[in-house]
Amino acid sequence: MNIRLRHDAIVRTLRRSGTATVEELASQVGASRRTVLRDIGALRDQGFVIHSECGRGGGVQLDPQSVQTTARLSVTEVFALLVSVAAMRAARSLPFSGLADEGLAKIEKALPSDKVRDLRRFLDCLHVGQLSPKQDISDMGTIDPALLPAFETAFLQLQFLRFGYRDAKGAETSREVEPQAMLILPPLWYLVAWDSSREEFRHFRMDRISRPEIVEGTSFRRRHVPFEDDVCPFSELPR
Amino acid sequence: MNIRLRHDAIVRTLRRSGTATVEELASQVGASRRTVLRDIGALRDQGFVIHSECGRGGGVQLDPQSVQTTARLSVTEVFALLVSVAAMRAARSLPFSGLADEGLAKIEKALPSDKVRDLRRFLDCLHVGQLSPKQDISDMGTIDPALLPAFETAFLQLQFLRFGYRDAKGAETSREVEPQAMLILPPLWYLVAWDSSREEFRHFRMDRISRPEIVEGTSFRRRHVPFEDDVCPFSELPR
DNA sequence: CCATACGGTGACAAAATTTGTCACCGATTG
DNA sequence: CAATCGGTGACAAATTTTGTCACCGTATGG
Repeated sequence: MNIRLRHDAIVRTLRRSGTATVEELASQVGASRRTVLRDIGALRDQGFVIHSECGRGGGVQLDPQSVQTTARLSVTEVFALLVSVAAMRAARSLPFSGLADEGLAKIEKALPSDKVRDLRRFLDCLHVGQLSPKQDISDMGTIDPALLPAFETAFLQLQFLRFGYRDAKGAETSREVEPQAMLILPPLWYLVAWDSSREEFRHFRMDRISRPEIVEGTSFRRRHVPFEDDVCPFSELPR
Repeated sequence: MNIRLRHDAIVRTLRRSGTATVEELASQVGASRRTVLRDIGALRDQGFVIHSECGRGGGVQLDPQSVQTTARLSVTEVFALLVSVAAMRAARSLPFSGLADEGLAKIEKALPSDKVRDLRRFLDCLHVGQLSPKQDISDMGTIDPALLPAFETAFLQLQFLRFGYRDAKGAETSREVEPQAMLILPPLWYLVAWDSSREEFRHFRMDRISRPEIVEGTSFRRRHVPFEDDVCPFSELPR
């Protein structure tokens, strides 16, 4: 059995039974006493608070006050998923719907396949920039929810987006672009779009965009969005 | 270098450079050509669509149309996080806020520590039941958002909750309990609460709860909620 | 006090997995 | 044709994980 699966199994067993001896856990997961003890050490390293008692009636026990559910989450993708789900929810104002299962695998089985594709496409459009450790999370910034339906459609249907854009000098222009990605560099949000007339990528501050609408009957293909670094510290973004 | 980290590195490199030869990738991640080829195979198994071309100017390339961001997500915890964030968002109606970074680790560094504790506590209160593969995700069911503020407070502050409950026969009673968990068995939502007068756990259908309010000046401790199975197939729930 | 049950640690070899090397295939390009 | 490049199989080397064993400390019941 895989080490990760075994960790999961141990946590589940502890969560279910409340307390168990190492021996019991070992036979439960099909590993040796030593291995289970090593696993418990690893889980503690990961942030699980596991109490233990020696002697008769002793055993190990998950602290019901403590983490349990959150340890071991650390991937970029999780956050992208979070933001996108949040975005979709905000756009559709369907509280609590659109979620199902204990893992994306099962989510995908349960979803109609076209919705899986939509979800994936939307995820691909979201990039989140660096956040300084001191920065409060509530500084993430927001964008006008009224903008979202048009954006969502444009991203998912791969249709051109037309909108008014007010540049740094206050001059208002009309744009028609291929929306390729959204970039979040708290507290600013950017639309990363391919300008097909200029044949290059452009970055638009979301808060300067007005009256977005999809251009009916158009369509485009996804492109490789060039990111300078892992987490996209763009050198020249509109300020 | 860890295998998982290497996979990430390969994906990042491909996403950044668009296309690369296996040799380049190998020197980039500090592994042999063979290993990188094996990794690419593994990534393909995980759902990444990776094109390749032989001959001069060839190389491998991530399909920009395809998954990229979502592969490799499959933990219970992710979903718990999703639902809870959704719940908190619905409760507070703060679209797009409250999220930050590419990993929970960084999120936690960015968050004031008391908010981390809140998030963890909330996560611990959420359990999602089995969903049949055929079930559409939109059948998840909803609960009245108006209920949420009181619930959130009760969970986070560990205060007693008082509410009116209409049982299966339609009889209305008033309850005062310790909210210990929320259980989602689509399309029904349950509150799992400790009834301290009866000294036992009770399950309340969320849609039969009315006028929830926290009982000021009270507090309780978290308990081990007994779940029969991994994903809580309760035998006797109110229907 | 003793025996027993239990968590915890170190050492070390056995087992499993991952990795590198090499040899070789097929496709593409100039 | 030669060079470049992805892809595969085989097998040994390297690394990681696991099991065994010996032993410590503590709690509990008799």
